[in-house]
Amino acid sequence: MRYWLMKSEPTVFSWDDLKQAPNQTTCWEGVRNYQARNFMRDQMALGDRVLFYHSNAKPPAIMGVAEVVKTAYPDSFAWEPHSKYFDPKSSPEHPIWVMVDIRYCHDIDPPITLPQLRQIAGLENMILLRKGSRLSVQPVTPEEWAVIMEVTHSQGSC
DNA sequence: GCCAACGTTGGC
DNA sequence: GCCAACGTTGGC
Repeated sequence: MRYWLMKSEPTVFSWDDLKQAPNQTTCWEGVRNYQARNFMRDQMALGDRVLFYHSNAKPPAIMGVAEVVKTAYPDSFAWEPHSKYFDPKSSPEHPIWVMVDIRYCHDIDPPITLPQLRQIAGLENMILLRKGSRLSVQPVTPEEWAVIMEVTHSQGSC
């Protein structure tokens, strides 16, 4: 099992939105970066754990844990002309972008804010914390995951 | 609102 | 293939 971090702007899709979604599950459409896509397409497996991160939030924070319940499949939003994720280069015959489905697992309560993350020993090399890092889907090492789970005392089964 | 960092586009 | 211009991300 691998570990990931996925960013979402809460004004677009929030942690609460996930909790209130049918089956507490959502498709993760709209990834339009090749590196992020390749992680989803090539490496994400059923049961992988995901840190759900609020970007462009006050404060930015890790809100909870989700799990991958469906592996990569074509992102059909890319060929919806009225979607903000429309990409004319993609088509049903030749999809470019993929999405996965994730399901709510448990809260991280309280959320771990970005300033707090920067102070936690063992997370110095987290991709999220690197200067200029913008990857919206990124791997988290088992060691980083363990540190974060240690810091939050929230637990829950998926 | 600002702006640094990054990714993409397109002319050459 | 180079690289300048541009658009986006996302913290502050």
